[in-house]
Amino acid sequence: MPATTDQEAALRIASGRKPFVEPLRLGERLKEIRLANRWTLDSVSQRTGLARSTLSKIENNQISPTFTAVQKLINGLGIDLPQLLSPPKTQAHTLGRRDLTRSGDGQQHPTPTYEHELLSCQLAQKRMIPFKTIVRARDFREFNEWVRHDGEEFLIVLDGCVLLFTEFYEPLRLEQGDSLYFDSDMGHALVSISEQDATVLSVCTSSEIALESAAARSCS
Amino acid sequence: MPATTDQEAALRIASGRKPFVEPLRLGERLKEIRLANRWTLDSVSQRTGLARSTLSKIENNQISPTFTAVQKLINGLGIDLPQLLSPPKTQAHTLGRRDLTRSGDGQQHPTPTYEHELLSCQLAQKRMIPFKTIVRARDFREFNEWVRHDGEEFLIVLDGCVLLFTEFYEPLRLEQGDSLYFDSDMGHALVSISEQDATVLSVCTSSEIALESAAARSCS
DNA sequence: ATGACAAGTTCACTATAGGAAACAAAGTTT
DNA sequence: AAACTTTGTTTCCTATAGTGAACTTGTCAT
Repeated sequence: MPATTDQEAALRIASGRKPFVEPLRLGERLKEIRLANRWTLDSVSQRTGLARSTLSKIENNQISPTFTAVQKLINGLGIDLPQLLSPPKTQAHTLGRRDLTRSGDGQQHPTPTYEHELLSCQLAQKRMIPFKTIVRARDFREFNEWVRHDGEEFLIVLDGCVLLFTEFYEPLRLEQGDSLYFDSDMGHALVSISEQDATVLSVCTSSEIALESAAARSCS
Repeated sequence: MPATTDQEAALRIASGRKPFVEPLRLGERLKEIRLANRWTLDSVSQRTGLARSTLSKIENNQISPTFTAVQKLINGLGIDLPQLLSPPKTQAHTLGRRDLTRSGDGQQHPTPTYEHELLSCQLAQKRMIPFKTIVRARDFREFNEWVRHDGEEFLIVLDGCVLLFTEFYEPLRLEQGDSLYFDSDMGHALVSISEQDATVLSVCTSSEIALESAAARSCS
């Protein structure tokens, strides 16, 4: 069905437009993802709210889904659009790296209010920086400066209860198991509101700056 | 039609509530691009082959374009999809995103042997994919296939005790608090060796098939 | 003002995407 | 092997996306 007409092509040529990108084979890719997960059309239907028949037709390129349908797909399946559009992948078998950090064996960076423990620091060239932070119990009035660094950050409370401040939003009260994903160039700060220290696990994207700002205040 | 305001969106994000979709504001973004280039609806119509009226309705969120229409836009205007989907840049750069997931409120993806809970899945375009996995107690002889996906993975045991197999190395016994960073295109697999289920938090670098492969091996 | 033009919106209609149910094919159970 | 289940396809209908034409609005020229 999705066949670009000669008229369109003529228009494009006449207007000096650049050659068009190859039509994205949405159907094949969707089917690939579905099969890789051992999902049935029915289960995908339940997850996405789209009818089984609709999914079948999309997979077989019999219809072109509306954008809302695409949204339902990416939301329901928990995938990304780039992922949905990327062509089938061939696996490259390289010798992988791995870096074990036993509990408590990370690199310690104590500061007055935080206690950072850098994890997996044997490995250079990582795309993520994981670290544990112990937030000492304190009066939250002490908080006076935003932490801010390039990239994105994921954070989950392992123990205790914290108040998480971020720019532009109200503070959040996070308890054990609660997690937050945010743009870390947005100012943020943690305060423990339990009587004891709280422990938080964070993972930042991207190298230096993340490490620098997150652990930085360590060295005085 | 469905015209959610920025304010509403901010409120929804701030409140952290929400079992459903973050609507991508395609219309605003398209209009923004068009105006930035001093294009008229007519010229865009010629470039893309879409009717002037159709473009108007898309810009005003009166219809949800089909995927073929989106492709015509991308091709005709010489832009790429991420560009089209990036939020209207009015405040987007100053206002950071954040996505709260309360404990247990992630997107559940149960399988026979694992129980995946996708965290922070309201946020598209992330560079990391965080998820919790409950590894059901079982005989590890059942493990017979590697999980393998592009990118890097960080993993920490929240509860219980697991045996982690990776290609090229010996298996590792990981207990609560132990963590591992590894190249995830290297085959890996988890087996619980505690009497109870074990809980593991993983963070994958984005893009590829993080969920797909992570959830894949479910059925043997 | 008023006509002329240009840019955008709305209308009326056609094409097609989405959904319910019937169908087909293959696997299970009895 | 017949009855049933499960998974994917096809059919038919309705909801809606896409189109050309009519309509509206704004700007400019005279």
